[in-house]
Amino acid sequence: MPDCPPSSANTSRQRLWSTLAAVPRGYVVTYGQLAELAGMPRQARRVGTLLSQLPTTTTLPWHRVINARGRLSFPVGSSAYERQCARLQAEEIPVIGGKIDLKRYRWHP
DNA sequence: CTCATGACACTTC
DNA sequence: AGAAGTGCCATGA
Repeated sequence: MPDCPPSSANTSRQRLWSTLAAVPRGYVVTYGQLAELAGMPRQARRVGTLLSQLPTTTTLPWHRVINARGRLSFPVGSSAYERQCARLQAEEIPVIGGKIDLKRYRWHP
């Protein structure tokens, strides 16, 4: 019996999803911050990798995750960039000059 | 096991 | 302010 599955990878993924789901509308978090909140400090890159595996049909607020510089981690002009940008502005998060004011919009749990 | 990759972060120049 | 180099760490070939 499969008792406790040794793959904690699944667990950390779940934690990431629930943590992400907790990010309130109108606010954003950075990859590193989200990683830490999800209990996997210094694994910002992993967060990005996991988000990239998210199905396009997800209801999770993936667009509220931006990098530590306050910018979207997609090449400017790409469709992904445009989608995220639109979603953010739809929740009144201004994206000025391609960047977001973390001072004002970063989520503080 | 080693090497390359990636929706990142941090320090320095 | 922006670019470049370095560090981190799980994953998959």
